[in-house]
Amino acid sequence: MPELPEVETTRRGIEPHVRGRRIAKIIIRDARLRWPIAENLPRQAEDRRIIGIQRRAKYLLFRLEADATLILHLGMSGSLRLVAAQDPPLAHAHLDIILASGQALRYTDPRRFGSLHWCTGDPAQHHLLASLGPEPLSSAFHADYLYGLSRGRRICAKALLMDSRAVVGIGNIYANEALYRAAIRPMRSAGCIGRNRYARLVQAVKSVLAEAIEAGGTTLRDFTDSTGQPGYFHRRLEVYGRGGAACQRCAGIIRMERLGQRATYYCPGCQF
DNA sequence: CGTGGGACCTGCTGGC
DNA sequence: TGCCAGCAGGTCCCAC
Repeated sequence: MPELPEVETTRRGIEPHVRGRRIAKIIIRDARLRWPIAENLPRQAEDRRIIGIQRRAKYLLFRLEADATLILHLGMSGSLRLVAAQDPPLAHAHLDIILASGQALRYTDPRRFGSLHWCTGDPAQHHLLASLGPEPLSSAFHADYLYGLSRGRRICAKALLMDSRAVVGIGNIYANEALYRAAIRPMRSAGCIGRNRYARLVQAVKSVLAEAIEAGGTTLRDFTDSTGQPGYFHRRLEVYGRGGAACQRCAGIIRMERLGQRATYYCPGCQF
């Protein structure tokens, strides 16, 4: 479900309610996420104060006092909501982080592709985070970086954008949208795209993600922020989910093809 | 090494 | 109306 803008929307919604609060209790109703939640994780985290929440790629990092971090990934269908601790849990509410304030962060994830890890020391060294590429909205993600990385590569431009070692946070929706904005065909070989076009692509990635964060993310079926509100960026999607519809820029018809099992949308008229 | 495909899991949709 | 195949916002891991 969530790409970078949805994770960032969640982070921003939750942080003011969580920062400085103490974790009173962690309730695990179902530990069977992508990796089983460690049995002693609740005991390790309980009674620690939350210093703040950071985001790295699509991971939420709950920084705790005494140099510890809870690392949470929302997978495909995960969401995090602020609830009253006594609210009865609905289906798939696998996990509650109960705060001393009486509120709880409730993690719900039907497909169970998400994960929760305990980490001491520098979370950047954690095995899930250690080999991640730069943040797309940071200055480290720039035209020369992506251009250099792509030399000699045969993979599709879209696959490169979605490779977390190249750049993080870009999933299927925003990869499609950014390539459309940059007028690059998703299936074009990364190695035969010139520097100027990478400059345009980098700019497109940054603008799409920034606008999506501004809009509170994209709600296709069920994404909501931490208070249950949907995001509004789906209204501004130009190609994703629009197969057979008219391109807004030219007379072309948006086409859908599968690229590495993922639905890929592009305009054959203006992407080359 | 780079690349593509399968795997994990549940729920919803659309076609018959 | 009911059933079932196919598809879904992620990403790790394993062959080639």
